[in-house]
Amino acid sequence: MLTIGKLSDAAGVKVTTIRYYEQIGLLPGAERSAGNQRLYARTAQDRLAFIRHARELGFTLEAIRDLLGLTDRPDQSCAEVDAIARAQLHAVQGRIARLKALEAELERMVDHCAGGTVADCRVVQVLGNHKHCAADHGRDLHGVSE
Amino acid sequence: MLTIGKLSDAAGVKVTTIRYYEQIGLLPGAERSAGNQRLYARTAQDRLAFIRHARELGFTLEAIRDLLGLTDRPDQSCAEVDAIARAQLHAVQGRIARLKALEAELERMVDHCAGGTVADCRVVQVLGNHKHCAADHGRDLHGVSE
DNA sequence: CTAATGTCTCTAGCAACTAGAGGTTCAAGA
DNA sequence: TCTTGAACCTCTAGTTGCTAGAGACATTAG
Repeated sequence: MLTIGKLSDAAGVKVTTIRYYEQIGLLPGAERSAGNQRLYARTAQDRLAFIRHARELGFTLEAIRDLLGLTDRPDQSCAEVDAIARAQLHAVQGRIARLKALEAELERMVDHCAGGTVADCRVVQVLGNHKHCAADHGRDLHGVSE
Repeated sequence: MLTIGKLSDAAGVKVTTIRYYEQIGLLPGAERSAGNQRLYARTAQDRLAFIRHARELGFTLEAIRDLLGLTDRPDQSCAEVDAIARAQLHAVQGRIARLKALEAELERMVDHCAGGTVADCRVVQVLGNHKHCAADHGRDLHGVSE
């Protein structure tokens, strides 16, 4: 049995984050010691590592919740798991594409800055006037964490 | 003079967002009509377009606040403006690099999924065991909006 | 004049945590 | 055994950049 601190070290997830995951139902409530402190079995470490890794790959907690639900029924077809992963891949690819457009425009802005005064600054001009702008940005909120 | 709704349409920024920008001090408080409704001059439209465009390029509101402060003093050197833009460029490039690593790993996962049961699913295996994973992900929070 | 639309303020909510207050429990050393 | 200090507990509030809703007032078209 691990205390929450040990589990935190073992899985590389902060103590507060573990409690948060429990609170939102991503981790089951832990056993408690006589003094009300959480005690975890090794399986908790695996589950937490799974969550952490999926977070690193940019899956939302909602997607992870679904994935965990699916891994709890290992006999099922993995089509759904696959679909979630593919959706995530597409999202990542979309974000890359948009970020590359932004990168190109930022580079253009920065490269054309002659180093004069703010009034003549290319960066300010581009930001202030959309006509100076080449890219047409799509719409998307929030990138991938960690 | 524009009402907030006209300004919203003109600048492509939602009414509630305009009020939010005023609240956090990004836009100055507007004039008011006899009935207490906000009235804006054309300059507000420019400022708002500037903010919107900078947001599209991924600048944080804090960075935009700095940029706006600098554009209010147009005689100064544009070195600071340049520095902010370059920092943003670097941030975007870093995010692209990390997303590409994620993309590669997601592709590997998805490509190796044989379509069997969840128990045998490559995706689940990779997520559950960090050793099956090639990339070493850096740490970073939050991508670029819109 | 009335009805519809626009606007006002204020509060609360979203993701995915993080930080802090104020108190309890545990493990180790004297 | 006592004491110190670290780790733990719960609860609340803060972060970013908005969005949504309630309930009330203003404006405008017909």
